Amino acid sequence: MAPPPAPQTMKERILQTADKLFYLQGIRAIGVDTIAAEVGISKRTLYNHFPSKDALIAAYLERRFVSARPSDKPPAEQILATFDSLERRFAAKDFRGCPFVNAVAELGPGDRAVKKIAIAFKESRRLWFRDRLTELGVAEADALATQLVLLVDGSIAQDLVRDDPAMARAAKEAAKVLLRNAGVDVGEDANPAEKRSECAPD
Amino acid sequence: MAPPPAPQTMKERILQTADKLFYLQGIRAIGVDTIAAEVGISKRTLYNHFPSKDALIAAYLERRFVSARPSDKPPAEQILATFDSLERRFAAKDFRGCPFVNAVAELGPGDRAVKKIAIAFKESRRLWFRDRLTELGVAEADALATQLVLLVDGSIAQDLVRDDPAMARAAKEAAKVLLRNAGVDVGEDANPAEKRSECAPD
DNA sequence: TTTTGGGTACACAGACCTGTGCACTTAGGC
DNA sequence: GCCTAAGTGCACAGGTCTGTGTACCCAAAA
Repeated sequence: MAPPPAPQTMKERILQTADKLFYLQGIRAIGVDTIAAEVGISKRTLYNHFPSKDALIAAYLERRFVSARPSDKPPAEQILATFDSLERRFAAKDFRGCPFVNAVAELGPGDRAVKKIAIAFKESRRLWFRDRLTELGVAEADALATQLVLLVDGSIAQDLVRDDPAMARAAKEAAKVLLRNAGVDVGEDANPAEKRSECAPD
Repeated sequence: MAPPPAPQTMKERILQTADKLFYLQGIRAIGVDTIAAEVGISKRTLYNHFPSKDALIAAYLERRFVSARPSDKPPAEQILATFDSLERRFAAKDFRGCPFVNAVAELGPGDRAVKKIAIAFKESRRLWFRDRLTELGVAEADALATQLVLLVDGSIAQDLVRDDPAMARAAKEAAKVLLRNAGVDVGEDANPAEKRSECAPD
């Protein structure tokens, strides 16, 4: 028996709507009345599921904190695929930066809870890179992982203000250079400058 | 006694206070009453100098848009010095990310004016890098300049959530690799690894 | 049938926000 | 002395926000 009339629990319906509105419009810009109206429920019901807006914000961010799915592709490909997926997300018109960075920027330095989960998220991404690099046998996996997340977050910030998916491609090219410099094989050399003269077929 | 109590014009005093509060606490988090109280003037006076809060926000961002001062140091040094100055700013406890990125994140996609000035700022920084790279004779100055701003913005975003000035150092190391890869001399090689085998395929 | 849990509708308190109106004061220039 | 400009103090309109209180409805379980 499939449950077609109630596809999700009430809590999940609220969270889905909150996610859409918080992320696209901003946490401070959206009131609980707006969320309740969009879900089609009364504000009282919303407060029966979440004790406060802060709790809803926390749940929103926790729901955004999804771990990367494991992949069986080679680690180097996985790393570079990150930037391809980033480019796809940039191209979507409902992309509006990193929800964690945005939340920290919006809620200010006072909100310890938000900052905590944002730090945890950023570190989890960094560790993902580091694990892939370790698999590749890179010596300075930790330092290089940090540099890669800089490229990720940099392209996200740039795309947020410029709406330019090419930022993801630029980040990918930079990542290739960093990886190659660390001894990782990342396929053909993307730098067609003067250092190659004989074995470069167009 | 000369004029120690009124060192600047009223408009400038308002802007200084607005800058401090907007930047540290967030634009949406600070009301005009708070700014007026902190300056020590009446709200009426504030509105006599700025027709609306939006105008004050615009003036705040425009005042933040200062061009980099010209320097007579070698271009490569100038580029790397950018990251040193970034690290110093990260270490200061009153650093809270890029005001332009924060404003775009806070005010949402609806605010065209804010987005416009943010784009102009980001592009001006990118062009500064590009000019230095052109001076260095780098072929792909444009693409490399984009990659460098990714490192800058990435380290800013990371420091915003992690409060870790080491992000600036990581960005600097990555920048060195990118520059060296483009043929720029950036001093001693920070990577003493095994890449010495120039013509030996593994 | 009765109870009970979840949802609704709606009003409201209390706070904060932007922006305006108005009468008053104060200081400098003529 | 007089006039003007700038600022003050304060109230207030009209809006939004979070969060609560209350009375009601309805369906399913006991």
